Amino acid sequence: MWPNGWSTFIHSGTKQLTSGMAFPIICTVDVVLFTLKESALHVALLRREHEPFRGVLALPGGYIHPQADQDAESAARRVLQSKTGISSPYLEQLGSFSGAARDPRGWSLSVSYYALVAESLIASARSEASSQEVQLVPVERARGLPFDHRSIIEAALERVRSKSSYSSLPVYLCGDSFTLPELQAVYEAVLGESINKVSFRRKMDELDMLEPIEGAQQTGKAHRPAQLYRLKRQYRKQLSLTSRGINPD
Amino acid sequence: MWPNGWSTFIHSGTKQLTSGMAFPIICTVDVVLFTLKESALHVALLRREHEPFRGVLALPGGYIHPQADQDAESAARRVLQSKTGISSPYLEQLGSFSGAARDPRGWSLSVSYYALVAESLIASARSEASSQEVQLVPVERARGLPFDHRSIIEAALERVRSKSSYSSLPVYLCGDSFTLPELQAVYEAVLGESINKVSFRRKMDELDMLEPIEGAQQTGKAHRPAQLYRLKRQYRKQLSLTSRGINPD
DNA sequence: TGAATAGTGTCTTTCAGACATTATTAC
DNA sequence: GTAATAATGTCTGAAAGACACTATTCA
Repeated sequence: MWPNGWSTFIHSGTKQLTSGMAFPIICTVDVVLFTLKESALHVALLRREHEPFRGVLALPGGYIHPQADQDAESAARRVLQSKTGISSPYLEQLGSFSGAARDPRGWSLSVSYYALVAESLIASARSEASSQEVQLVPVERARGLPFDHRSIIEAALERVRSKSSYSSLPVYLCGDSFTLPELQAVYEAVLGESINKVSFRRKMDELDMLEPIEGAQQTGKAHRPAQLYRLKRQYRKQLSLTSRGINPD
Repeated sequence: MWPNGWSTFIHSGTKQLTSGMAFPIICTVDVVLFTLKESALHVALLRREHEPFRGVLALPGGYIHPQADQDAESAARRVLQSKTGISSPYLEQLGSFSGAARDPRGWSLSVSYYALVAESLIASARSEASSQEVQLVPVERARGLPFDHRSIIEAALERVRSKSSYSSLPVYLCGDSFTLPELQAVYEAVLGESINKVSFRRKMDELDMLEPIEGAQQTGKAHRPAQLYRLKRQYRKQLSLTSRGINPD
């Protein structure tokens, strides 16, 4: 099954550790950071500081550091923090992308994550971070990226859309407080479809994760003011799921 | 942020490849292979041939071989085939499990997959495979496993259950032909809930992925014989999704 | 014929979408 | 008052679950 001479290598557990050095696997993490800007989903990209593809826009990513990182998720948080200055309240593993072809340096494995943050969080992080500025690019325009970063973005997009249809995921794209019409617009932007207002409110009510902020209303508009809401405390770091989904209008 | 002397290591892209050899990441694949035996979900386990945990039951797994494997999924297929003799028609990435603590040999990363096969496929594979015999253990009794294999199984179980509620996933646990009552029993075993017969048949009809086998009926029982079905050709290697899920009775 | 399960028809309940109505603000 | 949108009440249609009834086999 294998070319001659490989069988020992392949079937020996202990030899792998030594032989492995001759054929190292490049282990990295990449983060697809989504935010909503002008009612459209954007991804955060950075110009690469090193070869390969130096100077090209790419997903924030970096090597896993076994000495420093407890696990891959810690590595993703560290990379995101150090390269963009952002600590995302929501970060979830998307999956791993691997193979001999995806990186010119050799066989590589990227454990990829996706994050959702409010645009305000990015703006404030930018000024603090010592590194270069984060580029926010509309998802559909994030093309021509190095490696398989476009595939990773597409997988993340699919996951976010699918998860948004039956969970509270999109609230992470909002700030601390928001009105129901605003939140509905966020869901619509993510799902790319309009949602029935009554159904949407029924779902939000059923999810039971929002609480009105007493006495706080969005004012200044030439119409009835909207009640401001926030996530209930117990959901600040956690998703809430609906049993039957949030459907298009 | 990092212990002294690490910063160069951490921020240098090119140095990683060389320094990496001193702190190699152990890259493996593991497969959670599910089958249905006596109306209960079972996982396939094997006694480990090498240290650590030699002789202990564990998930089929092994090192990624950059020279031989095109990507991690190929590695998973190779490992599954070589260790159990099984080529699963359905194999999907579950996620990656990583960290300094999960393997006594050091910082490790397991890209994990799950597979669903009919029990008959395992039986026939057993006789062909030159390796040791696969142990089928009821999922709830697969405990005391090495590494974080129990967590991997639980994640796989959750995925299979969730996916079964809105897709044709469980048909991979059936043989080539089956009756609708049999298929319903499979869904019920996976989901752990009874399903309304009429609704179930409506769903299967809506999925439009089964075709009756002309003139073939399950006979020999003291009651009306049941029509035998098989997957339509176009679905043999592919899942079918329902819009609204398969719900408990 | 009776027991057992397959397969189907149909009523009821539940839930999502449509639509209308009231509420509240700025101007 | 008027325009604009928030918020809510209610009707309708679609889909799921409950239940009953018919069909077909073996003993």
